Amino acid sequence: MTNEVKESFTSDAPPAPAALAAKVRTLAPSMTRSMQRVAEAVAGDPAGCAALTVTGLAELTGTSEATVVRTARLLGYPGYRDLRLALAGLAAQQQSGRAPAVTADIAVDDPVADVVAKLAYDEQQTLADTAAGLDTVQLGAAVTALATARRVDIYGVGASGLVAQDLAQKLLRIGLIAHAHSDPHLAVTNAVQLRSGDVAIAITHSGSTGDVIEPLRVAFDHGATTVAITGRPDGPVTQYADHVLTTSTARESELRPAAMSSRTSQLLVVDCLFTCVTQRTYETAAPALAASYEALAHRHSPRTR
Amino acid sequence: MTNEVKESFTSDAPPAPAALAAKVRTLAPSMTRSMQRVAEAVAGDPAGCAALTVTGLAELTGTSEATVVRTARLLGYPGYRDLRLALAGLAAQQQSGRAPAVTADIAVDDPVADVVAKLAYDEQQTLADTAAGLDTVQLGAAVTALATARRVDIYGVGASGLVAQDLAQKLLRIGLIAHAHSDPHLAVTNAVQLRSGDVAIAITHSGSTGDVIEPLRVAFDHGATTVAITGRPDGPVTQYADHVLTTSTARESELRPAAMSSRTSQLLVVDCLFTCVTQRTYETAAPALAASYEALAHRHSPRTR
DNA sequence: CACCCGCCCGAAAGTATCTTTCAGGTGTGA
DNA sequence: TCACACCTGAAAGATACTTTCGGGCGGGTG
Repeated sequence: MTNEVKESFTSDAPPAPAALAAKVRTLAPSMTRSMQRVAEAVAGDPAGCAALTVTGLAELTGTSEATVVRTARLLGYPGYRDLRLALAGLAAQQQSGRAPAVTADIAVDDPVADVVAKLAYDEQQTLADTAAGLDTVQLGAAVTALATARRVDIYGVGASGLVAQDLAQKLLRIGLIAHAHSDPHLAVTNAVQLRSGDVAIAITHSGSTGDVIEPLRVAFDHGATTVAITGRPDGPVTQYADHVLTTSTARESELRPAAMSSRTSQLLVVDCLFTCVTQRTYETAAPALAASYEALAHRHSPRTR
Repeated sequence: MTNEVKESFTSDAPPAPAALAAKVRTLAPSMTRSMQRVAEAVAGDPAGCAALTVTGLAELTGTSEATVVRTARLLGYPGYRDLRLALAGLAAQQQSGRAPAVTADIAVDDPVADVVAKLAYDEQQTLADTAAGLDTVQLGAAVTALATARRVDIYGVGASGLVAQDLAQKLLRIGLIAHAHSDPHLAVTNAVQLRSGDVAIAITHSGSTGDVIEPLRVAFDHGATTVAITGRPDGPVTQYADHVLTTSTARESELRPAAMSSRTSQLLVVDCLFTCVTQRTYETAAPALAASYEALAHRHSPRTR
């Protein structure tokens, strides 16, 4: 997928974009010795030269400022200043060009910067996968149930427990009665209270976490609308789920536990649920959101700057 | 060859590469009106601005040269000259890169599928911004502190509280003694126990959440190594932080609360911390991870009915 | 071989651009 | 209302870039 610019490099074109190395080679024969040294340095290390001032580059190449400027002119720029800008652009381009190392697995001896890049890339990938795999019909159905729910109970343990709490926090903000349960016993005890018109949501990556399935089953048996957010749409949990929202499952490794990407995926689903419910109940949700925002403002110290 | 005195006027921030748009958003709140105008112009049209001189950009934004230089400084560059170079690089990058893929804000009447796509895209963007803006030196320092920590306390309230818990859960899994505090009183009471060799981490998007700053201050005063994960690197919280990890700030709107993207950003930072610490303490972390994984396996019901 | 001519080359003067200083103005809190 | 802090731009000051100009090197010629 290369899209090349059609700047002719032979004629007196406006500032050249990235075909600089080629231009240097083309024009080299018509250059004097000193100018060739400058051109060579520029073509060899664009990034390094971009950091240098005229004087710096002159010293580096053992020439004078005048020669540097002359070279810049010959290459088609109005002066050194513009050559330098082009150089910076070129450097940035070939900098971003080499980044395929990202796809590799995270190694024990990866430098910090690589870890950051790889993790970010992975989570981006997870998001894309999740969005692509999310069934909007199921999502819409879940949203409808939530929008009219009398009460919402959310079950999740471990890492999924945090996602459950996140969803509960959000739903509370728009005026819904939502509660997240991490304690399996309490969850079941509460599930008994649910009835038709209520919503129960189970969040489990494996789809087979008994502590989460059990309360969902109880809620299901009591007539509540049940939703499962899971990475295993064929897992046991879906038996008791009216609507199933599938999260993506990324490859994992020792330094990249499954909990990481499953959490990312679950959160996206949760955000989608929340946003859609907010849309659906906008009349009541908007003021509630504004109010909660306002209430929080006072918890921040006024000294901002 | 060049002997330049290194003026470290703030602390971190070597010239930023391409995380400029993100940086502008992050620092916008701490900018004055005029500087915001300049920053906006720069972020909006990097290529155009790269072609302008100080005077030109000052005229374009209706400000003065001094303000332009001040803005460049705030963005982390030694002066306008360097900002301009970075701008040229950025322009070249997004020229060769893909289309800007502008995303409209989420509307009240967007269909479900659109909401999913927009949210996914937004969170991906947030991840990219965060990764680009993350100071790997600060991150490395924080990792070093964590890897040798006797004890780790993590403070966070509200949405950030969940992130704090996530980090605590993860660190516990690799054998560290970590605890997340959501209760400000208990947090302070515990912070008193910290001393040199311990690590305290405060997570707050606004950077000015008193409930989180206070325990960090106490920990700081008692000699613990302190880390702040915040979207406002100039906020009050950083006063008591030995290391600051900056999360990105995405634009927000009514249907896209700040809590959403800040959480995504914070989680990436947390994942980076965790992964790097795991690397650093691989000898002890790997068996611990394996053990916790093993322990959880029994909580799943492989036998489906 | 010596001389002349052209042209490359760098030092230094000249100019544009960037940076700093400083005083006026504006909004904010008491 | 006043005082204060802080933003803001004009102008001076510093730096980086460009131009000029004369020396010097090489090649061709007598």
